[in-house]
Amino acid sequence: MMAESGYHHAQISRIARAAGVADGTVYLYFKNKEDILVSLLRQTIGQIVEKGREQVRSQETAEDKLRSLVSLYFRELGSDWKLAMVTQVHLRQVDANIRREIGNIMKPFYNALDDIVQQGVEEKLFRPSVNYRIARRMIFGTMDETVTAWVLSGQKYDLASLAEDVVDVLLHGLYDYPSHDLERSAQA
Amino acid sequence: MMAESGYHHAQISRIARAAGVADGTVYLYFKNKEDILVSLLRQTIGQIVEKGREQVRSQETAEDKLRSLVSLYFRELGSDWKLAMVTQVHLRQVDANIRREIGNIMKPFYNALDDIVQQGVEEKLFRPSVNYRIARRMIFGTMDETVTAWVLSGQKYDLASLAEDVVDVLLHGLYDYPSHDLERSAQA
Amino acid sequence: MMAESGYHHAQISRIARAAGVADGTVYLYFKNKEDILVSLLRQTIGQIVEKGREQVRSQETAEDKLRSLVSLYFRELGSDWKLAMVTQVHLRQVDANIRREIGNIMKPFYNALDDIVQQGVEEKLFRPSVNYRIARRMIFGTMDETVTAWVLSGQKYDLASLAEDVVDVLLHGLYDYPSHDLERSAQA
Amino acid sequence: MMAESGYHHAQISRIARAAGVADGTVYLYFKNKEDILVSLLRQTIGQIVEKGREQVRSQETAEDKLRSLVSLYFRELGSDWKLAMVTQVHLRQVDANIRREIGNIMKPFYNALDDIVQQGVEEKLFRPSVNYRIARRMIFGTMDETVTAWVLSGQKYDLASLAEDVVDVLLHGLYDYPSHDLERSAQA
DNA sequence: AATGAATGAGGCTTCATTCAT
DNA sequence: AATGAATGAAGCCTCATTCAT
Repeated sequence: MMAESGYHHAQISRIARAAGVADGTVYLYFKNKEDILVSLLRQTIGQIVEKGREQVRSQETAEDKLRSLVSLYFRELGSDWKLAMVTQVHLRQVDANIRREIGNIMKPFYNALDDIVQQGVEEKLFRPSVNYRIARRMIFGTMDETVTAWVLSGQKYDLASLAEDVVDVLLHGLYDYPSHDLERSAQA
Repeated sequence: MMAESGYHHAQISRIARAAGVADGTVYLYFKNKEDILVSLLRQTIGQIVEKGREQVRSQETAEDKLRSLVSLYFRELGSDWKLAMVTQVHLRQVDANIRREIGNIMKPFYNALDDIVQQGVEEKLFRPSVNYRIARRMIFGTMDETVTAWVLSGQKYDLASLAEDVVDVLLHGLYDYPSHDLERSAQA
Repeated sequence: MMAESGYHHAQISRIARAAGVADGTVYLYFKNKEDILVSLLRQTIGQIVEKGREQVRSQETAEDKLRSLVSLYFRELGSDWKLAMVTQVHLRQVDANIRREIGNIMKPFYNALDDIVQQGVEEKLFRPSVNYRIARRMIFGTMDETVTAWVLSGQKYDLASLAEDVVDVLLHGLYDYPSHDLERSAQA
Repeated sequence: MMAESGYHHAQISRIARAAGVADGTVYLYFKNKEDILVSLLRQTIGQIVEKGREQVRSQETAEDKLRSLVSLYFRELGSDWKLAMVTQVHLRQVDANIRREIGNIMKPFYNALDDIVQQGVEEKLFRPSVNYRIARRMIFGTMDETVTAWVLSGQKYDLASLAEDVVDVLLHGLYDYPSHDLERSAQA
């Protein structure tokens, strides 16, 4: 039996074609494949963090800041399918070395999330017992899963419009708190 | 031609060596690399779902069921680093066609999550307004991000022991609900 | 105007084809292109030096040793056109790093030449004023030029049969010494 | 696409930069890379042969003519490192077709060497039995090896100053002729 | 059933050459 | 005449897959 049909993700060729240039042209602007992906992510995350800082500054509460950041993230990726493909699909197809570098690039974004959580705790809006790292992973994991699902679905719906509901569930969790807790309070 | 050095494959060779068989032997049991990874995932998720069903059946509330499932997931992946590498790293390095297939495999797991959410809502433990799909993405996204972080960290800590805190934040969200809402209730 | 017709020296492909194997097969035995060429030269020169040592040991005078070594060199390369092509053509097409390595590989051969010259001087057969390095370069340069000319000619004649005449001119130089010097002696 | 880094060619770009012009400009004056190298060699060898003819004409004996030509060759290449790099390194990195052309270019130089040898024989200075072709290869091979060694050494010494010793060994060969032959004469 | 040497398609990258400015 | 960004053919190398043993 012959080989099924070869490879399916000619990366550089695909990226070049997506950019409307020849393969070699890519190397006028980037050192190598790693540089392409890392540069692209750095710039993307950098821009989102940058814009995020501004928008966040104009918000009072941690709640509004989170809403603002999630909304921005979904808007940015939701308006650029190719970019989303790169961050959600291509960037995952890289070796361990690059993943470490990706971790570094994401740090400012993670920090922004941590700051929001911390502020929320300080202003007594978020639970004081919350584990920052776990909270951050919930926030980012939920955003990431949402964007990936959107990308793999073929972008059949509007990503940005999900922000409100996503933030809602992140803030409230699954519990039907008020009644639940009031009941418990009542029992106490 | 005279031999001088060996040779090293990255993926199939590694998988074969891990299984203690020769490269070619793998193809007696699997159609191709995609089949290996997909079969592995199918079996893994299948087992977790299977075990999950039993454990879940022995739990009363949606809350306990969720706790049980997250705990199981972390325990299974946390005790098998190679498996976690496959699900969190190698399985992401595949093309869109396979990702669709992966989606199918994950469906029972997603369904289990959906069932739990639905039950929670029915027993008035979870908020009636919750968007099932978004809730499921929050749960799975958080679990996935947690496991990935653990894999990339080099498994420097015990994954299973995070289950409690993760479930806690999924259920309660970020809000400091009791005081927060009691205040609000008081204001009303 | 389009590119003239592409490249003309597909090296690895050519080497692989010459060896009757596929391109990838080469990499089962060699680390990379440099390793192929360097290994080949190392083995070739190594064998010649090895054989040379034996043959040289069975010769009394420096003159006979030189004759023996040149003869061996021409016989070895003259009987293997592909090998000669590699040493005289392909091995020159490499970057500075490899050339340094080539220098190291050739050292035993150069040393053998130096030893012969030194012995010749000691047994008062060769001129005491001879500069070893220059003598060695004359010997090797002449051999090299002879082999290269043979390779580029398309091996239209027998290389080995030139050894006698080449050694003769190396030993005697261009001068018609006896008459020349006898005249000079006479004049003195 | 946003620029970020420059780009570096190895050969044509290097040549162009060395000439102080842009890459494309080179193609206004030369047909292609082969044409550049061949033209450069043609001009270089042409000049050396030209100058050589003059200098040679002012010399009486074949011996002085050889000395003059070797000296000129070493002076020309020894005073222009880039040129020597081209003749000793870059020009060897070309395919068989070009090497034939290079052979044609070198012909006048080889002829000049042949003429000197022939004259030497005629004036009974050089041995009548000398094989012209082999003698020429010895002369050129020794010169070439000397220049190459100088180039690869990083030009750590003065090439021109080696001419005297090189010619000396070419003329006298390795034998300690006078004593050697006088002995032999005496024995006769 | 098992092996592993051999294969070759296709990935990344370089660089001689072109062409719009 | 000159430029240099863009091109794309072809180089090196990897690795999923095959097949003779």
